[in-house]
Amino acid sequence: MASLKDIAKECGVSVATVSKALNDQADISSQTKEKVRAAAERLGYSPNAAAISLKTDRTENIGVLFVDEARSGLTHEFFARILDSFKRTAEAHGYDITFINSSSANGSRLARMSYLEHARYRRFDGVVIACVDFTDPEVIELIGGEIPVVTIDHIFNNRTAILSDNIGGVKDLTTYCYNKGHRKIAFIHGSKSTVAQNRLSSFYRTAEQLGLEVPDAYVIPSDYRNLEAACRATEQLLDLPDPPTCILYPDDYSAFGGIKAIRRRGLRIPEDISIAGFDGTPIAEQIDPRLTTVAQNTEEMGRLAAMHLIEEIRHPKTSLVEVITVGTEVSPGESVGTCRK
Amino acid sequence: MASLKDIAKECGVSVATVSKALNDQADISSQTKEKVRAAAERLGYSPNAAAISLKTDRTENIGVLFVDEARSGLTHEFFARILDSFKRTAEAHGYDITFINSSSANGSRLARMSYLEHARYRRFDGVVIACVDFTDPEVIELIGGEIPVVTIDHIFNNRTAILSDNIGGVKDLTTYCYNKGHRKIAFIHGSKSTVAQNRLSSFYRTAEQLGLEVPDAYVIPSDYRNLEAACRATEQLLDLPDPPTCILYPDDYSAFGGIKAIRRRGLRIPEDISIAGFDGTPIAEQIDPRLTTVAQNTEEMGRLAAMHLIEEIRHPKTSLVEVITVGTEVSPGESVGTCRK
DNA sequence: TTAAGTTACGAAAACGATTAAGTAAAGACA
DNA sequence: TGTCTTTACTTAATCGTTTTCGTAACTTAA
Repeated sequence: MASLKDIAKECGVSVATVSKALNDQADISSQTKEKVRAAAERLGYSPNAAAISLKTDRTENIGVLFVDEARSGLTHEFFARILDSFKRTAEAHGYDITFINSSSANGSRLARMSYLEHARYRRFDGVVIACVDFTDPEVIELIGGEIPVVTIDHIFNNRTAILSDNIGGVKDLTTYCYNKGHRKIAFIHGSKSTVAQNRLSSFYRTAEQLGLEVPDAYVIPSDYRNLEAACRATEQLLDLPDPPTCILYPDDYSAFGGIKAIRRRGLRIPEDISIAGFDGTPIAEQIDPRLTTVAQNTEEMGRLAAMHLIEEIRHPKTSLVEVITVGTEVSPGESVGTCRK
Repeated sequence: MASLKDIAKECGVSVATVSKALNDQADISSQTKEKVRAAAERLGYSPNAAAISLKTDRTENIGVLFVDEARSGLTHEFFARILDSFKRTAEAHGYDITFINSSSANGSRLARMSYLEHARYRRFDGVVIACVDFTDPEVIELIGGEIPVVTIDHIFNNRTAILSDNIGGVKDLTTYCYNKGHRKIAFIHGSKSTVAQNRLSSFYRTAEQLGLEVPDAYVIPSDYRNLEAACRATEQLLDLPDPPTCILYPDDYSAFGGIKAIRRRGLRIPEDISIAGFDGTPIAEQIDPRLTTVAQNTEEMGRLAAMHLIEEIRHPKTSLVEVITVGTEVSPGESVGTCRK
């Protein structure tokens, strides 16, 4: 592939002149610029990102760490949507996106590199982290490294974080159900993560504020995106002597499990029992009945994550470490009905 | 960040020795290797991918082109699953994954680069293409370039392609419905792409082989993943004087649109009418009734794409241009019932 | 003892760019 | 006329590696 040297030879000028001409610098005459550009075109010149980044110490490349359990996280609808938005924003600002991984590829260079080592090896200008186990030592090492980092849905010491307003979301949803007349609201929740903790706390707090009683049997730990578990939890709730009139699920996907369990009993939604999800996935609007859920603004989350990361990359001196909350909104749907009991 | 030079200084040896020591070459004594490795560790040395690739002319990086209409393709469940599998395979073999884009970021280096220019700029060792408009001149330029390419779900001149067996899938599905007693089968299909063409042809051919009559009114062009369109097409079919007993949809997502339209009329699935999707998305197994569909082996498609691309990268002389078909399988579900009419 | 072979390292070029500093030529000005 | 600017380049160093070709020092074999 043609290099600056080839163009220089072709035009009878120095490599420096070619470089400056192609970068449209002021101290090159327009005739020379034209001549150089023509030669570059003719020879099929392509700049070499490796050479440029070696010289400039910038790669214009952002590392992405998205790891679902045993998977890459791409098949996780919620995070895929955030990543999609992140990617579009980053690209609009001239950054490429490369995945970080700590594969133990045998023999290869990447073998046995930790996340941080990998990020350093590629000299990423910045890194975005989401959907990972934040207690993983490798993740902690990466966050503690010298590379600009933005985390999504998790707050870490001294790092900018983009959070969905889970607390407000649960509060609004619970209140919404309350206003529909429900007094027996059950809460099936994810576990382990901070997000799950916050949602649970918000549920309890809101219930308290509304003067709702929440029997322990109404609160069941489950998992995100685990349809089977949601199904079982739902059955458990329906079997109670005093079953709830409304069930809140950890996410829309889990709500499908609930629908399954409920229909199996011959109960109707929302006439006999109400349910609500969380996330606002497109499919939630399309099922019958339309799922009542909390829409998370994934578009905005991805965009803000990218904007803040780029800000930190470009202006490390003046950029602030911030915790940014992105608002959520109750999407009414039809699965929560008026309760008259 | 520490470089080989720093280690060399620290150890009192030459840069060449350090390089060879870290690469575990034969002509360095084990004492020296140990000394060098210790110093590297102490100084926090990290190899520089840019310098290595500049020197070796390999980046160990694969470009990915996945562009959905106006989006990046990440939110496209089917392709996300393929990409996920591709990524895991590539990483296991020491390759990183970077997205290709032709953003018109203002002012940045990537501004106004075509896909091929972008791929050259990053010096990708290879490229995988899926989910794009294959008539796009930029895509054609990329495929015609000098970089190893594997395409997914599309055959292009002289390039290895990984295809799902759409023809066999439609044939098997149609036959499955026929065996359930259905003689009036409607086919709502995607348009424009070769995949859509092949599926349609396969439907007609299979119908002919089975001796089925297919009125023109039973075949309705729609779009992939367009719930609204599927909904309308379904209503159109139900309004026919002689409506079908079974409707095949372009994908699982579209089938949701069908379910909606059918339920709105108070009809039951599969008692009153049967439906089937295509793809085999996880959600299809979870809805009620479980959707009859054609499962595409996304895991295998991604894996094969990666394996073949890597083979072509590593052994350009001996690698063959192949068209590889990945088998599909009818996933019975419950949405196609026995037809007694 | 000497020639040949082995071991362990170093020197230097090269990859493809950027950029600070230097310089020749032309024009401006007193 | 001589000096000062400006213009339009060139020189050369540098980024962090890899890799070829030397070359000492030591070993082995005859």
